[in-house]
Amino acid sequence: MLKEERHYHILDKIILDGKVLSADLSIELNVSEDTIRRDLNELSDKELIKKVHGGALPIDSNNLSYGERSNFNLEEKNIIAKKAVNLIKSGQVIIMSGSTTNLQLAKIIPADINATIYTYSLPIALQLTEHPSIEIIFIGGKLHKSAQVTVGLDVVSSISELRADLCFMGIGGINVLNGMTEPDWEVSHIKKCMISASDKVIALCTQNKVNETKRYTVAPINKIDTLVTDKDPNDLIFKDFKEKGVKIL
Amino acid sequence: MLKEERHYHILDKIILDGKVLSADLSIELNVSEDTIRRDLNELSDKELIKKVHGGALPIDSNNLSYGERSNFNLEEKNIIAKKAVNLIKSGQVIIMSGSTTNLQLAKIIPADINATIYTYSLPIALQLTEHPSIEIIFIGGKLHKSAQVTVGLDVVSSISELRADLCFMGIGGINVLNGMTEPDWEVSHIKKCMISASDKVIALCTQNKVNETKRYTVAPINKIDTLVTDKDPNDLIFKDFKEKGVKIL
DNA sequence: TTTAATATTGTAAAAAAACGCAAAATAACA
DNA sequence: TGTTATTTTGCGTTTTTTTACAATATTAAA
Repeated sequence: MLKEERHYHILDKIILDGKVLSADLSIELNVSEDTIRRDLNELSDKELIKKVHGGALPIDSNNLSYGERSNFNLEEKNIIAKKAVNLIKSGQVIIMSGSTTNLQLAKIIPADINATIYTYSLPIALQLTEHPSIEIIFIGGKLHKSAQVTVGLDVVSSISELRADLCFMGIGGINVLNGMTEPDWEVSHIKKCMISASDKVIALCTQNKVNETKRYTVAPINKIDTLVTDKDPNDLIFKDFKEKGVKIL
Repeated sequence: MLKEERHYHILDKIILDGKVLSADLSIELNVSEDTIRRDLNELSDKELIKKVHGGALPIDSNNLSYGERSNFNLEEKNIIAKKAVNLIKSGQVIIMSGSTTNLQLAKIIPADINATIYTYSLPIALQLTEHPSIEIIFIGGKLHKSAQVTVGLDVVSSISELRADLCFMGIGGINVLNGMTEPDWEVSHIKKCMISASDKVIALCTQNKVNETKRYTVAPINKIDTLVTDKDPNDLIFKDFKEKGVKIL
C-alpha cells in the first residue's frame, strides 16, 4: 500500500470515527507504529489532523466548509439559494425537487440546521450526506439517467403519502395566467404531488423562467407562497405575481 | 506497444483500481520501470494523475466518497467483479447490495447488456447512470450518510415486493457453519429480504471474509448459489463450501 | 510515584527516483 | 535513398525516500 493511500485512509477514518489510534492503524494498514507516527506527523504538518498522544483527532472546521463554499459562486442560482436558505428552520420537514438551484441550496444549509429532507435527486442526496445533522429520505423509483432523478409511479405514490412543511421547487416556467408549467409530463405530475403534500410552496426561479410557459400545467399561481428570484423583488416584472398574493424574495 | 497506448492503459487502470504501482506496470506493459516513471511524470505534468512514491493515484481522490477512496482491497475486488460480470445476461432483473465490490462490478458491465438493476446504494446508482441501456430502480428510504445507502423499513418492504433473477451481494463474513453474517442488524435484515426475493444468490467475497463470523445471521450457506472470490476456486479453503453445493468462481 | 504505553532519535537496509548516457526506433528532410 | 535530427527506451550509478528496529526519553494513568 502506498504512503498516500495510508494518508487518505487515515483522513477518512478520522472523519468517520472522530479519532484514530496509532496502534489500531498499525495493525489495520500492516505497517509499524513508527510509520504510522510519521504519517500522522506529515498530516499534522499539513494541518489536516491534530496529532495527540496515542493517535490523532480531526481539526475542527465546522464553519470552514460552509464559509468556503458560500464565498465561491456568485451566479444567479447561488443568489437564489442564499435567499432561500433563510427559509429553512430546524425541525421542519422539507421536500426538494431535482433542480440545480436546489443542489446549490443543499450545499449551503448551515451545519446547525436540523431538518428532514425528502428528495428524489441523486446529486442532492449525495450532497446532503455531507451535512452533519440533516435527515435524508430518498424517494425511490425508476432512475432517469441524464437528470439523475427518480421518476414514475413509485415516486408519485411515495410523495402522496407524506406531509411536509416546506417544498422547494425548481420550475420549468412560470406565468400569472398559466401558473407553474413543466416541459415533462412525469415531472409535472410529481410536482403536483409535492405541492399537495406541502404546507408551503417555495418556487426557485431564475429571471429567464418568468413569463415562460411549458407544455404541462403543474399548479395555478396562487398555490405558490413564495417566489425566490435572483432579481430585485421590486422589479415591475413581479407586480402581477404580488397581486395574486405571491411573496417575492 | 506505443507510448500513448501505455498512457491510456495507465489511466484506465488508475480509474478502475484507484491506484497503480510502477513495478506492476513495468511487468504488465513489458517495459522498464524507468519508462513507467517517465510515463507517470508526463501524465502527472498534464495533471491527469497524482504521482507518488511507488506509483500514482487518481487526481480527484478528494471528492470521492469514503468507500471509494479508503479501499485497499480494490484489486481483489476488481478480480471478483470481472468474474461476476459474466453472470449478467440481458433481460435479467438484478438486485445489488451496497458494497464496493458491487460498485466495481457496476463500472464494468458491458454496454450491450440490457438488464434491470435494483439498488439502494447512491454511488452504485450514480455509476449505473453512465450505462447506456441498464434500467435502474432506486430503492428509497432513509439515507445512511457515511455508507451512502438507504436503510430502514421502507427498503425492506420495497425489496419484499419485488422478484429478481439474480442478486449480487457483498458480505460481512461467511463460514460454513454460520452461513452469511453481517455486523449491522439493519443490513442483515435487508439482505435477508434480498435473498428471498431472488432466484439466485451470488455472494461476492474477498478472501479475508472467508471463515469470518459477524454478529447477525443473514442466511445459511445453502442459500448461496455461487460464491465469487478473488482466489483460485480450487483452493482448499473452499472445499467445505463446495460440499454444501455452493459453486465457487 | 511507579509503571506501562507512547514518542523520539539515530541507524541501517531496502525500495524507488533521478540522472546521465548510449542504443534503438522513429521522424524529417535533402 | 541515405543522412541527420528527434524521440523513446534501457542500463548503471547516485541520491532520495521509505521503512523497521533498537535504544532512550517522555507522557499518561493507576
